[in-house]
Amino acid sequence: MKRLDTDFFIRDVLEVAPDLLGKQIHLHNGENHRIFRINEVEAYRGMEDLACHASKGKTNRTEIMFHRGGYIYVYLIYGMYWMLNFVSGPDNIPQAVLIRGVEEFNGPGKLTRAMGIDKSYYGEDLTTSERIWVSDAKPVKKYNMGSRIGVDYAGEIWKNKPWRYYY
DNA sequence: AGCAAGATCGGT
DNA sequence: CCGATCTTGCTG
Repeated sequence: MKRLDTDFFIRDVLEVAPDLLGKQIHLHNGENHRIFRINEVEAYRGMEDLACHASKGKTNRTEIMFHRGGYIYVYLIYGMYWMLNFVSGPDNIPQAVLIRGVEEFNGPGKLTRAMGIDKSYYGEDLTTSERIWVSDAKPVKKYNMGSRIGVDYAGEIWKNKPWRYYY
């Protein structure tokens, strides 16, 4: 169970996102060690992608997306739900993969609640962290693609990109 | 300082 | 379809 390293995450988000399907998120909190297999993700790609938070430029919240892949981007939505994202791509190309589902829980807000993900994970480095990382696994050959959920505000071009991957 | 919007979810 | 709930970023 090899930990995914920076070489995995610094690739383009359209490669990283589907490659994350089937990979396992490890959570190590004290004596508890839990593992969740990713089964649904979405890609958010650069400043031109109007669905991507980074399209509004670099702010306190989006700053982490401008780093090289491997960091965690966490934010609160609707005052209630933490969204878990993995930064991808090289420095200064803001990209992230939203973790939408794992086998035990469907829905990005439900899985973070179950996993105990909150603001304290913002900026955590998946390639070195002691409490969260992702391990390699056989690629999922057959998966589905579709438009991203909840991004109607992004306009026709971007809301219709088939950048949601699931199996 | 005030305000509008939001990568959701669960209940009508 | 609608409300909950609160941080963020923009405007003044």
